[in-house]
Amino acid sequence: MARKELEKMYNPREFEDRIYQNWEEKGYFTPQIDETKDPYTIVIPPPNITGQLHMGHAVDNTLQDILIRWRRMQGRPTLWLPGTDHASIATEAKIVEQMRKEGITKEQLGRDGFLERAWAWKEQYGGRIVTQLKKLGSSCDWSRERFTLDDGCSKAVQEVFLRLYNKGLIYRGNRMVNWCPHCNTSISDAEVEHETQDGHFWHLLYPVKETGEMLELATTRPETMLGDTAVAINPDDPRYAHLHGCHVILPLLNKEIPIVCDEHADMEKGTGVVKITPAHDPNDYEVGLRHNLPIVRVFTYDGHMTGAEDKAAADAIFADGRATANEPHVLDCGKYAGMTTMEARKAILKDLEDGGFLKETENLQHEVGTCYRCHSTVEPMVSKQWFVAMKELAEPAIEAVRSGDIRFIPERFDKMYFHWMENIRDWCISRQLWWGHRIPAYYCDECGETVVSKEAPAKCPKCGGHMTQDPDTLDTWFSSALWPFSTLGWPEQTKDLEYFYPTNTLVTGYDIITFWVSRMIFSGLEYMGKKPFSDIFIHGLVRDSQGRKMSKSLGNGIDPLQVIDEYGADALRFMLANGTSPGNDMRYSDDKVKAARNFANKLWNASRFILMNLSDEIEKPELPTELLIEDKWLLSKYNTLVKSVNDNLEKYELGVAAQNVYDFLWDILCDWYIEISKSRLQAGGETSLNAQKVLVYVMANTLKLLHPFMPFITEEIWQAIPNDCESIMISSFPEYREDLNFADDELEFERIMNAIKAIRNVRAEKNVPPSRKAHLFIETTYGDTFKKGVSFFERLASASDVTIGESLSVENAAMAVTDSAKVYIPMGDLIDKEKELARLNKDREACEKDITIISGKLNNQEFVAKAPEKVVNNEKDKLARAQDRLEKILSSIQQLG
RNA sequence: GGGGGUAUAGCUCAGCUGGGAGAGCAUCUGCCUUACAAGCAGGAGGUCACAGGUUCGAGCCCUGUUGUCCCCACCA
Repeated sequence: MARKELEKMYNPREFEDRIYQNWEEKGYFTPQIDETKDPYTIVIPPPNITGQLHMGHAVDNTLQDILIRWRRMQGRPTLWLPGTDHASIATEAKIVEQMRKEGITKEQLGRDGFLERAWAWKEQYGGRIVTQLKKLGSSCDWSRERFTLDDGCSKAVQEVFLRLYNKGLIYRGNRMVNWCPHCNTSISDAEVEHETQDGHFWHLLYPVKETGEMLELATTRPETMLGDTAVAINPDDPRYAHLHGCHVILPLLNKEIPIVCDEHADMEKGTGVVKITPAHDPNDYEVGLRHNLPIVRVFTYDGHMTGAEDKAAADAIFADGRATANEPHVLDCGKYAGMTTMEARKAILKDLEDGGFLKETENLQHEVGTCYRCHSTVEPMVSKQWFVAMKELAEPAIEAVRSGDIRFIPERFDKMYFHWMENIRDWCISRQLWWGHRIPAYYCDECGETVVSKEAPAKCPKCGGHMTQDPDTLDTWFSSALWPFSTLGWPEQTKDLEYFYPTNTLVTGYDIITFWVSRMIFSGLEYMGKKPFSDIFIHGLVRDSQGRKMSKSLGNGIDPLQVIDEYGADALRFMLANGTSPGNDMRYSDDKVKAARNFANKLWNASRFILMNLSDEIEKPELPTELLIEDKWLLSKYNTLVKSVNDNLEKYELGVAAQNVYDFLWDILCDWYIEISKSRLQAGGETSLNAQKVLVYVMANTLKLLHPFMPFITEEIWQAIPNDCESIMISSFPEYREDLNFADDELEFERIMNAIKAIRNVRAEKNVPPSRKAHLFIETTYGDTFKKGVSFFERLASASDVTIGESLSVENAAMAVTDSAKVYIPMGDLIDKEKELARLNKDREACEKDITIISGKLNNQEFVAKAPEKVVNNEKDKLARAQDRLEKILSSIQQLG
């Protein structure tokens, strides 16, 4: 193929989009199903259609793409299945907000009108995030793209609902749920966040009917007192033994309510007396059930105090016998009706105080439940909802992780998982929203019969009456729980499902383990009979440069698209992958992206250098038959790199793998080999050709190693250098080669390197510019080795000439000493005998200290007896070298003196 | 109240199963050595939070303390 020329400057904007488009056109992202091969599959955590690409998506998808590209290059049929989430609450809130600006309400549009609008919104904006994922280089199979609300996923949702209902694991009833008065819907326990807030503790006085005494109790929410249906004391509390069976008169309402004995009243806390509001507090609800207390609701679902109409509606339910177990009554709050709960709190406190029922007000910090979407304070409410009974489903899900069938990386996150699953309560799945999967339940208008079915029943099977579908939709996580198999075609038994399920790795942040990961696990086990994935690779959050969470309210979010525009997707990806470890948060900083971009630039220029020196004869990456010492050194280092990258990717240590490639490319290839190769390339002929072959071989293969991390630049360079595959992304990933392991040559070459470093060191100390060359005299017993390095000394150590001998003596020379050589650097005018002696003495001291430490170890009998032989030998080796070095330093000092 | 992370160079962080502390940035010195100044060479800078313990040997393992961040939890 015709080779591409590389532009002089690294300019990612020039090629990233073009390359992505080409990959997509060629169909590289779509795997070929091959029964003889082991597939590798990841399903994407579906981003919300409301979302814009943020740094969280950027890490998540970079990590997935790295794993996917690596496995694909290993030759496995690799599927990365993309898609988006309808995100019921978030999307509905966004659309309602948009409508509010136009002065339209949901009610005005009606359900169908609203949904029409929502779908239109989805068509317009839902694809935005997909385009953005492409900018990042994500090699998803877009031909299989799914949406949680598409036909297939909806069928899966219905199927699951039906199965669980028929199994008795989905039920409907009045229960205490978390209610968000802003979103106007119930939410699950997982969707409640706890915030510490400053509040008050109000001490109230309730008069006892029988004795006339005042019973003191404290509350943080006085507005609920209208719904009190009892006061609880501990049965063993001696202070109140005389009140058993008595009643209190509820202030303001002048209503008689019982004093009940219940364990919930803690004798140690406060006065030991608790007001009981079964409709608006989870604990009180339980107490109410135990004592068969009436449930009296005093809040409306949108956060106001109930009034006459609300009461009438509730009474009607009781009147026509539609009331089911735990059906709440509703109070007409009279003068407080219609107030918001906060307004009511003030008014009620005022009235209590006026009536002498408020004893004192105490300041208090307490935890308040808030909605994870809008951060409004959540009201606990008794309400009729649909639930999934969790206990039976949780057990196998716990076992799957405990047995190691599914594992978290890093492992510690299983603790979080176990804690959640072991203490799980029933999952409230109905939402009072329109955007989502409508609950497939129908109720008879006449007799109240419930039918759960995929198709709307024509009439009530019991009485023939008209049936109306439940207006509610399902929790958005209900559909995402099915994602690993609904996207592959379930409930149909598709080829994809058979081949790609279970998937291999799930990559996600620790913040949605409870929302999503745990639910996928029990869902997969329940419906598929197989785990949804084997490995859960957890990453941390990307924080801002000061370590703060990126958030809209702080305005400290970094837009990944801007970063890509400025530095390129490769730089962003490398920055996100490099220097991080699984599960740990990381900080974003421009400096880090710049460092990554500089690395790309380095690679770019190294490639240009190779191309500039390339003969036409080289058509593909192939090693020469004859290898020189530096070639063997480089190849041996490269080989070690290959092993390390594979091992670390296998362990999900992507940061370490990235760092390894970085170090090799920059330090080994660029700073040493390329510099060394220059003489050979200039010399021309066979030796030049061989150097070119080595360069091309190592560069091509290192590009492959880097490709998962930096897909674009590696492809661009790949197309320019001799290659053996039409695209690097479908080439084969390098494997460790035993025949490239040259341990002895590595050691030998390092003798030369050490001498060069020592010479540079001496020269730098004297500030000798490289332009000032010196004739080097190398005294060594490794003459053969050093003879191979003569040209290296000329190029890397500013040597004008090199003389090698076993015993040399040179006047007016600085001396650079290593364990294998003593180098005389004659620079008459620059030599200050005193300074030379001082430097050599400093070297001597350091060397002697080494020897003391090492021989101390070796003289320790226990060390020699108990430490592994390898370690002991290593110490002996180090000692020998330190002694060699010391000997040379001493003789140098002697020569000077 | 329960659980977990983290503490390493001035800053941001690596350091995988215990075998003489690393990178990037910043800083200092010298270099335009024709791939790269988004670069090259060299240097300085760390009792690896603190206190014990295990071990021949601890940044790494165990116990405790402190700082910091997070998760979970119905304390009225």
